[in-house]
Amino acid sequence: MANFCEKINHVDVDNQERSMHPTNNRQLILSGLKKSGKALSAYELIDFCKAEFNYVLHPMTVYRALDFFQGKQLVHKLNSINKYLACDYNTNADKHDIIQFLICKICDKIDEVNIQKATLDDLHNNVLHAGFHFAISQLEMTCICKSCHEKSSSLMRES
Amino acid sequence: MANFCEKINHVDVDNQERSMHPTNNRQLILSGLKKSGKALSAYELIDFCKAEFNYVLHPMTVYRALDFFQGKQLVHKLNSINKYLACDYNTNADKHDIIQFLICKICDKIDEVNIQKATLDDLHNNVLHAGFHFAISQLEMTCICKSCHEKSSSLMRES
DNA sequence: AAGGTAGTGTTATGTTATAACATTACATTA
DNA sequence: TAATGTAATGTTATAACATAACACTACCTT
Repeated sequence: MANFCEKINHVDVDNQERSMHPTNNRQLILSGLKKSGKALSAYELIDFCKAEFNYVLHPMTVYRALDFFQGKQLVHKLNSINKYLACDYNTNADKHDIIQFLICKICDKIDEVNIQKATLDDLHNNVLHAGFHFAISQLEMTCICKSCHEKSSSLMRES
Repeated sequence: MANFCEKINHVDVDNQERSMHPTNNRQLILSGLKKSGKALSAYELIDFCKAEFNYVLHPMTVYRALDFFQGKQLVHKLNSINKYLACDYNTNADKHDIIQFLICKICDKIDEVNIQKATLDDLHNNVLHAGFHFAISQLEMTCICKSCHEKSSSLMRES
């Protein structure tokens, strides 16, 4: 395979990503996911990278890179919608916290919020009480975002 | 298609299910899911019904029945593992409550617990605060059940 | 240079889910 | 009872999501 750095030199990649250099696929994949600004399925990410960087990725390549970044906590998988999200890793200081993901069921807009310690403790106690052990790093909640909610309300008024 | 009631007369189906009669497929599918005693994927349910009732179901048929029962709150979809669970509808008095599903990531054992009102309110406030609206009926938490936890601990001691 | 490890390429296939359209079953009422 | 409407089902095909398996390459270590 030709070194595709020639092909993506024009892409503005920040220094942090550049420093991970040798693995070009990974860099491209993470850049793409970040650049999309939203949660994408692996196949949507392939389409995005094709459109954005004119570079064709195989599914295996993408899944491998996504796994890698999930291990590094730079990507989250949203299980409930089978999509992946580049983690804004500066906003969540404590890696041991559980993030509450709000996922708009209409447009897939995502918001991340922190869960209060007391709330988390309550949930955790429920788990322990049932004889289970915590093995979770995120809580996904299906919601409707403000703009989709407004759209659907106005549709209802029209009809 | 022959009326397969002849074929499943031997299956003990409770009166409640019998009363939904005319839709034989649905009855069979819900019975199968209940009888399995666990969360199954649509295709696992097909396999189960083949083994248990010697009756072959097509994927479409199963997905349609599962949708139907989800609408009736008799089946829950566990999005994080893409499996379906027959709802033990007597245990959860208030349909407006959100159920906390504990899902063993090793063996897929499921436990359902109720969330305390205060905890739920906290989560809900987070959602409102972010400008989203609740559209969720369940919270899925990836856990490790007691027995799988013990197995993995003993494996670690051995090595 | 030999050997190890991590990463990639490639093909194939497994798994989960839905689209689309034809057909059937059955209740309603003309 | 025939016509009609509707809900359910059958059937084929395909979309969408994900991994297995194995060969090969790149690069580091000694």
